[in-house]
Amino acid sequence: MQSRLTIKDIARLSGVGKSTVSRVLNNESGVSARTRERVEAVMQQEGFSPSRSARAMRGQSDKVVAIIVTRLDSLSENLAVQTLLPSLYEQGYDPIMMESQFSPKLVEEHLGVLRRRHIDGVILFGFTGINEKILAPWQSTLVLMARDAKGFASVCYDDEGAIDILMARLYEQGHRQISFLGVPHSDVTTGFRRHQAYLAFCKSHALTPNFVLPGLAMKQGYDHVAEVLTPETTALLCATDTLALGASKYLQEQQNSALQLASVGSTPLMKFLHPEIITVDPGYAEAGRQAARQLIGQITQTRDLQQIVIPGSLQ
Amino acid sequence: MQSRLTIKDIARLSGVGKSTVSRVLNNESGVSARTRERVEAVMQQEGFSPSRSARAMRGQSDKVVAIIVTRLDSLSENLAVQTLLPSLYEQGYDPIMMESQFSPKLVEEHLGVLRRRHIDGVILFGFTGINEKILAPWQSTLVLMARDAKGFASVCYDDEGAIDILMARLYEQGHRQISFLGVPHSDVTTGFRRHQAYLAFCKSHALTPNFVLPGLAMKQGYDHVAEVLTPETTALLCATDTLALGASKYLQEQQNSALQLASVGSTPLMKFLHPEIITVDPGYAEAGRQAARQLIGQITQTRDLQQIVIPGSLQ
DNA sequence: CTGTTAGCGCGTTCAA
DNA sequence: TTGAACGCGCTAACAG
Repeated sequence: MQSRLTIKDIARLSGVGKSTVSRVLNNESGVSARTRERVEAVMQQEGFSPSRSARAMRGQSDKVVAIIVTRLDSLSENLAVQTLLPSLYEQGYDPIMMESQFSPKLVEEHLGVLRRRHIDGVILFGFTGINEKILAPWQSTLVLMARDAKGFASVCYDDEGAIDILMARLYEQGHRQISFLGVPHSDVTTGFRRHQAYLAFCKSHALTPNFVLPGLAMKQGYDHVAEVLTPETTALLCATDTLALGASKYLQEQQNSALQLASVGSTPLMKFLHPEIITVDPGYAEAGRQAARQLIGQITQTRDLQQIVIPGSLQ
Repeated sequence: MQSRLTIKDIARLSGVGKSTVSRVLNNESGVSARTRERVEAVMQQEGFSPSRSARAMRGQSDKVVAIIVTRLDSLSENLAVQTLLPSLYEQGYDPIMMESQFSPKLVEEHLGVLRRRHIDGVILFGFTGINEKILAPWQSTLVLMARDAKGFASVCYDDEGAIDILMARLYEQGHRQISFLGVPHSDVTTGFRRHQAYLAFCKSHALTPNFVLPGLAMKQGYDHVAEVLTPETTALLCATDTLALGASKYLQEQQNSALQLASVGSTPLMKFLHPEIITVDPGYAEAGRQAARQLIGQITQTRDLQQIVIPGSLQ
């Protein structure tokens, strides 16, 4: 480009020394108001912006963080990232994006790239199968999303709370035969915790549980929903909106519109295609905000590792 | 972090001068095989990786590019980005992501940030309303996606071709009353071009056009599809998969399953929810690859501005 | 072929 | 309050 001005140029143009310009740049004290003003005017006028690489070299941080999502087209992660990005930019951090595709191996490769790149921090959307040993070197500069792990900062959704809210709502509407479509326990949060919460509610309200845990994919919801439908079933709770979408498709095909559906995850697509489904927003937006805050806090050493849980809300 | 080794250290450890290390690092000629091996061994062993900021300062490029998508949850853009990212990483470029939300103002702000950041290049997913004057400073380091503009490199989809393929298919299936659900002409590619191609096909095959151009949103497809349905209509062509999704929902609600739908855009979601819809894949993946190639080519001065058109393919 | 020297743009002493 | 000098890690120009 042409942006070849340096602090030296600014110094010359405003008739001061380079260090004074540096001081103004960093809002350091010890510069007379008059001088400061003059320098700032010149900088403004020349459209000066300091070289990132040069500052990075002197200091340590080049203010770049990475966001590793499982999939770019994950509806829920998108909602979190959507607030994450502005939050990071606000603080002068540039987020670079990577996709893990649910592959621990890819995560490892990505982290390798990031290490060589001397990145400042990582926000990692968790999934089943990640080896925590790989994450160990990042303990102090990593925020885990949608998952928690000992010794790591994390931002999680309130899995139990979300299920509770939905079950309570269904119960309140009079439903007593509520089936559950979920995810295997190998997935601790979306799988195990949500299922447990379902079972707990059933137990405390004397309901008979009826569930199946096929997996995360839409097609799995479609393929397996029939297994939990009895003639008495009046409601179906889905662990994720993706599963709900799959189940809905099946029910539509079966002309079954009597069943009340409910699911965790309140994405725009969901709300448009199936407004009749009762949903809980796990707080994706808030999760993004918190994650940014947490990560930057860690990087700047002003915040210790926290395990944050975002409360969900009925939509 | 701990990765505090510098080329000086490597030089000392392998008993050579720093410039030799530098030469090895950059694969420059003029280093004896033996020396090179020795240095490489030490680097390997110590897990050395050069400081990006330092190299960036010496050279010019810090090998960071930006990708500005309209929305993180755009299904089509996601598919392009999904191949874009690996292509960029492969060449050692780090992509930072931004979201324009279809707001020209936001694009302008983002470009401002990027200018101050001395970014190497930008991949911008185009939309209606972007002021080309704002883009002017980026002419040589910008690749426009899904849109073309004089003096800018671009990667476009073959709008006319895609519509042609779909229309030909429908025609071949015997359909003679084909309605069109599209986007206003203010959108040059998705709007104007696709509509024109529809009209052209109708004309050349003596079909009576019947269309409405509400917009890009799913809800607009839902709300306006009824306007182009006559008792004689046997097929409906949608300019985008999003519109098709909206239209499908309406048709489902009306219990109308006789109508054959077709649309541009073959996203996984679409294929799952409505496999019965005939689709053309505009070549999102290929577009991502090409865009990366084009941008890096421009940055490294080995490629001049090109307007690339990706051919679509019936799915 | 290889080591030495001189900066790149900036922050950080240290005198003035 | 300010400026001059030094060095960050690296590449480039110049010796040897």
